[in-house]
Amino acid sequence: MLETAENYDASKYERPSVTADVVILTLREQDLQVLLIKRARWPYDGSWAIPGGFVEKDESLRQAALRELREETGVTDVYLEQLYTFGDPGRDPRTRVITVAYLAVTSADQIDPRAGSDAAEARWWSMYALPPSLAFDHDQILDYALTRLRYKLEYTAVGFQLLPKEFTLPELQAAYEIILGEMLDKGNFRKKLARANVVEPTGQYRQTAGRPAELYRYRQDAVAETRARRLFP
Amino acid sequence: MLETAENYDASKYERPSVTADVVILTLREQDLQVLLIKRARWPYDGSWAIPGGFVEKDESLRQAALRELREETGVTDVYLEQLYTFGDPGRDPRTRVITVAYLAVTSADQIDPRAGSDAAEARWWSMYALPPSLAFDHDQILDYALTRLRYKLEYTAVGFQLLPKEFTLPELQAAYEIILGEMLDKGNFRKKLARANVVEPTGQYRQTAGRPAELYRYRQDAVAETRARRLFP
DNA sequence: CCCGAATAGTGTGATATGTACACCAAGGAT
DNA sequence: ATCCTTGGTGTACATATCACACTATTCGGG
Repeated sequence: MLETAENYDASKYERPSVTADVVILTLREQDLQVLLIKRARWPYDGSWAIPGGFVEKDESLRQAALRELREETGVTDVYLEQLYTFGDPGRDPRTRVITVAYLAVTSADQIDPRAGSDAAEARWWSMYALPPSLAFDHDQILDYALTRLRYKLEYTAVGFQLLPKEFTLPELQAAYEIILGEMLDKGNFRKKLARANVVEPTGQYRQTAGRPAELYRYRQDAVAETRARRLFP
Repeated sequence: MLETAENYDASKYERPSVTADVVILTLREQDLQVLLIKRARWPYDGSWAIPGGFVEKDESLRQAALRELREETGVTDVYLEQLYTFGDPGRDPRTRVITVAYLAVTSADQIDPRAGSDAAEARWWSMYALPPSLAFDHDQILDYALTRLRYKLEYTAVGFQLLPKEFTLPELQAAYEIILGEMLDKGNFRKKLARANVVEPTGQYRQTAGRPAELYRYRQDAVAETRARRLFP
């Protein structure tokens, strides 16, 4: 019998469960922080985990991620990209579960964390001081997310998603230093920024303990991404 | 009742079918080519598609990809990385199918294409002259693969996976030009290569229609990847 | 007023990298 | 010998990176 949409038997092949998990990163308290939820139910009840949930029948993977994001933060208008898909056979004690991990990047003033239906509570954690034992393989997912963000800093304007609409250059530099985990030379940072032509001054200043700092904003006409000019590692 | 491994009901949530598809890229006939199979059965019977298959119960996604790779090429010892996961609801007429796409990069002298159990035939196609209508959303997957390969050329040594163990510098340059789809200056190319310190001369030469060309090989102690020194796009 | 502290902002020199173009080297054929 | 084909090298200019030094602006205290 020829297969058609009417008589196709999907159970002929293994069908795992599929979740979309969202690593939500932001800058808060001079720190790069991720939103984690405390799981309320087995498996890993009481453990901290990346928010996520099963992909529904008629939604794309991205839509699933956005749904989870809205459930955990109340917003969806943030930078979101697919990270990686984790699918080792034993990663979830319930059954075979494949997780499509996403990375959301946002500024702290944009979101209001709340615990979704499957979580006891939600909390911000420093990416540099995570809970001792995360659920599932979520430590690997977080590691992957940080690596991806650092990598993306080099070529794209993603870093600006972590900042409010207006920021000073020392604030921008501090953000980069926090994410990269290293100190940057102020003069060189400013020079690279000027050369990139992705920010413009607002004309306003912010009071500081010393000299007032000029406020900048991300340029709407800035290039979002660039290509390198190298050919080898 | 508390959930445990014994009484967990996986059917509580939607369970899509999951496939691992492998984009196998190589350099043949002065061309960047991809191995495609002609589908033997519905859906898209008679259409060319990326080799792939359903992920089995006790294998990881990577193992599934390697199994498919071995089935289509006879080898598994090639460069393989996960590309992206495609999961739009209507992408497969059979049922809900999520595809974890992988990229395999290999030299042409390493593999022997054969049609797996679900294909009428296997054939190399130029990435620059693909069949008019590919199955599923495989045109998008191929597009993604080419973009990834080009991107990886800049920072990693992946390009060398496409070449035989020994190669001349004009051959290496031609490979880069084919992949990038642009001409490169020979002197500048050689200078960048020398600076990268990733190849070493073998001491042997290859006869050409003109001056003999020195043979090189990829250095085993070469760095596999590098970080840029940029901070903005 | 001056000074020091705190913070913001700028300049210089050495080195590395990118780009375009010109030229030299080594073989084969005539 | 010359010409063609292919391989290999050098130069000048522009741009980018890095380390370090220095200037600018506010505030508070003596």
